[in-house]
Amino acid sequence: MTGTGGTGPKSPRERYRAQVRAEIKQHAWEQIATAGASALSLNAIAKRMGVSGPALYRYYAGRDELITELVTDAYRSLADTLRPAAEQGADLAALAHTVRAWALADPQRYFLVYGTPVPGFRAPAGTTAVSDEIMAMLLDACAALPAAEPAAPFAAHLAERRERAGGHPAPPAALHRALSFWTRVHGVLSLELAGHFTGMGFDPAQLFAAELADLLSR
Amino acid sequence: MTGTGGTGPKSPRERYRAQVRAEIKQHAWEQIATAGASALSLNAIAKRMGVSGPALYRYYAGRDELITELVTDAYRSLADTLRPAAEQGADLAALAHTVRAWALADPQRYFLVYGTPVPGFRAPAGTTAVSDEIMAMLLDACAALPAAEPAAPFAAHLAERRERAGGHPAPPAALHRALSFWTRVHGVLSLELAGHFTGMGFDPAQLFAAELADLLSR
DNA sequence: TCGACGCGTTAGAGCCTCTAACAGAAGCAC
DNA sequence: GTGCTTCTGTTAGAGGCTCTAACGCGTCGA
Repeated sequence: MTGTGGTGPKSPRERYRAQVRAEIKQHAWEQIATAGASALSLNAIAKRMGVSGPALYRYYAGRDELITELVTDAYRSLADTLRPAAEQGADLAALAHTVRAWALADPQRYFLVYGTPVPGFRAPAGTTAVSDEIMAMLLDACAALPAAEPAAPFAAHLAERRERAGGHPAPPAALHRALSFWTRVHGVLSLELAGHFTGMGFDPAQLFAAELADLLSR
Repeated sequence: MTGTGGTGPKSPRERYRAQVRAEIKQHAWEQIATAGASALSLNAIAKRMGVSGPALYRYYAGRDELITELVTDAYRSLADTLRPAAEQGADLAALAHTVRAWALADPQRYFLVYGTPVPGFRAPAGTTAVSDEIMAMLLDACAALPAAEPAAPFAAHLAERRERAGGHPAPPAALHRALSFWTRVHGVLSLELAGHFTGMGFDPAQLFAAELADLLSR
């Protein structure tokens, strides 16, 4: 699942600690997948692990820290899923289907990243780097396209603001395309995963494919 | 806010009861707007109303019933906001801006309808009628367009499935357009309200306008 | 006027998060 | 190997939440 990071475990205590933290997270994922993030309970996890409640506070400072780590893990998981495809020069269609497969594999993980935000609490610090990497992969795929777009008003707006904001090394037209791709993929996926298409008598995959085809035909 | 329904209050007790229920809901909306739906607490509302905890259980069977009513109210609020515009024959652009204004006025209300679903718990019974009305307004606006689309694969898919599913009285092309409109508007709005565009150095309103223009140019 | 109903109260069970104080085991230096 | 230190898990408990039960009391309606 998670690739071995740069920091290798050294002492046996750190080894054990990392293992217990991973076990806690695994139980947390199971709990989230079945009951949603709002129902996540450290106490319930402890009970399932055959350990008594406050023991988990040795490994996570609190419920918020655990959820925060789950969010960043979910973000990283998406980037890790996209990276191999992007490195092999996948086009936007392949990227779209990769995102969709990732979302369908665990809807609550998707919503952990792109779902309802809690007003106070956002952007777990390590997130922006991963977000930037995802955006960079999208931009690469967009820059590889013909891009015969005449200067649209939004592209002009992007060009105007680009100097002020953090540097995107892509032309405004590619950035526009990447943003449109992102919002449209999210639009279909979010409504599909939330069940807003159930009972409407069509296949969400077909709508997704149609949106993608329309997006690519521009 | 909520139009006077068909059932007028009769006895003074029912009058009082309806008033207290409305007051509870108002406090609930304030609490949700500032802390999100997951932080909604009947106890906190009671404290704010200067009343003791379990008193509120005379008016709502529990937290779930209150939230369910808030969800249906939010749904109805969107339909009520859209209806005047739709009745005056507003086009898709006007509808889109109406939806956006409604969403920006209270993001948490938007997420109550279109945000992260709780796995077990969905579709509060009176919701499908409101959802159908919203879809009908969209379909009317879409049917009024030129619609010179040649039979796309997704429209064919819709035509094929249409007989089996509940009757949509609109041609497949219009339904396709309505679905695309819905998903694209939601895609931009959801990401904007969740704050995924902050720090990217562009105006979300411009992206929304660009998406809308692209959608209408089809 | 008087009965019945509805309202708000407190008490309490059971869940949760999280802190504090304590006992035991494992690692590490010597 | 011995002993110190550090980390681990334990129980106790405070304070919050949802929700039920049992109890006075006021008000509505006949």
